[in-house]
Amino acid sequence: MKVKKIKKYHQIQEYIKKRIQTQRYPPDSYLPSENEFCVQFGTTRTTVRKALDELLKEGFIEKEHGKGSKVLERGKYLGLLSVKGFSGSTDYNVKTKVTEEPKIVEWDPVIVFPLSEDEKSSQCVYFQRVRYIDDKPVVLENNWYALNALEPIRSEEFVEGSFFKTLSQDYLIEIMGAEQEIRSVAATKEIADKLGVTVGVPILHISIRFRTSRPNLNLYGDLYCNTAEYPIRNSYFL
Amino acid sequence: MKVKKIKKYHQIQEYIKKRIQTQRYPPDSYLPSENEFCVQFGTTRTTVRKALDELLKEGFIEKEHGKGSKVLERGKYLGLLSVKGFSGSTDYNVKTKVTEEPKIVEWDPVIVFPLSEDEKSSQCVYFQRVRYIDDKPVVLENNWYALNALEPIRSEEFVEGSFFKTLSQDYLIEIMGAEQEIRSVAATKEIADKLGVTVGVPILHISIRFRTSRPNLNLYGDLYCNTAEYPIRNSYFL
DNA sequence: ATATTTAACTTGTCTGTACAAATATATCCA
DNA sequence: TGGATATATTTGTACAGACAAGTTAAATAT
Repeated sequence: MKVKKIKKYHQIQEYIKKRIQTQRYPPDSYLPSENEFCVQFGTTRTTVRKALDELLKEGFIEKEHGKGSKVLERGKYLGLLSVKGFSGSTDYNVKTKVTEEPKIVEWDPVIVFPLSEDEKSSQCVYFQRVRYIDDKPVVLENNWYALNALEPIRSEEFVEGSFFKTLSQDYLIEIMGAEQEIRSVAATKEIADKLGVTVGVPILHISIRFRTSRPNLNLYGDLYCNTAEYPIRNSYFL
Repeated sequence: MKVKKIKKYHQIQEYIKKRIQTQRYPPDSYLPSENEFCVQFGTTRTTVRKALDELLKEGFIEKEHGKGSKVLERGKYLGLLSVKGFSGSTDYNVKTKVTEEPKIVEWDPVIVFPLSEDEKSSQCVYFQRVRYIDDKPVVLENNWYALNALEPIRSEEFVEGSFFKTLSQDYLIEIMGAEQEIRSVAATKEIADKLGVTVGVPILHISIRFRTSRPNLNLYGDLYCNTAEYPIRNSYFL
């Protein structure tokens, strides 16, 4: 019989994370001080700091020497195509239009990643969005996930129009990682129409599988980006 | 008068890092145990563990419960286009050919990132490489860096043919982070020739600025990838 | 009223200790 | 010889306390 050892720092970590996700510690606010957490959980600073360290690595907070730990806007920023890159950009006027409402369909063979048995045996939820920058369509995004892992979510329920924010705040599901495949392709008729370009122009094609904190739930994405005017940018630090 | 406080854990961290870079702790070997480091540096496990934690975050080691800390192959793996993705790939037969030997030239205007005053006032070192997979050219790569920050390095001196490995092992320079810009473009005549494709096919164009541990040294890259057969893959975990 | 100093509070570094959990090795028994 | 068992080693978690260093706000002096 395997008994899962409960780690104190992990409990504290999850407690704080949940309160951030549910906005009880809202973005830009400061968490209670380390000493306050010590009293609250009846532990020492070593353990509280370990928990905060984990949240730091996960991108939920940042620390300011002498001031405190500040809650960051989103749970995390992702590698290449940060979700934030679209929904959270302030430089440009970004809008998102849902062009296909979430609906139950069969799996699409364009998904390049192998599906698990669990996923194959389930139907899937599909929806399509187009991202506009300054009222010009720039990204066409298809998304899928297994119906047996997560109910369909109506686009009107999206928190601030963002699917990922909805997952985090309403379902407490976090993105744990992702795999991507990137290609350069020529625009097909459908893509050309939706992005307002001519057939054949070079388009950036990105296939993504997001891993989530819910064990059975993967999110699959298929993105077509017109990079002529707005290249995809990202940066990372080690 | 500002006195820089020497942090013990940072000293230990740099000591171990240097020995990894110079192969005195070779890849796949195990570091001395935490207790041995305690004796060596006259400190406690808390401090030694802090140092190892930093090296873990930097990607130099991995820890194995009950066994020890193992030295990893490369200092770090990078975001999108890991350098490792080319030099360290085992699935395919990857070869690199230097098509333009490192030479001193003026800065090329194709670099999309703004240069610092220091860099602008200096000449720069340029070289070009082509990556082959199974004897087919797949990636054309241009590189630049400021001459006043780093001497020209002859391609024959590259450690295992890798420029980045040379930086790490011979110059103790590490990549600290990078910014990238990605576009989909049509192949020009020059690119088409070098990659053995026809003019106009979609090509992945990536501009990179690498930040290094040497304050004045940035490495600039301009890559053209034929993704028709080999898409760019990457994954990340949070 | 303004500038300076002080005090209180925060996070950062470090010491020292103890036990748990995972791994590897040696020992003993069948 | 083979398999279980004990033992030593190594990393993981946690406790308790001390002082350093950065920030903020109150108290003080000019």
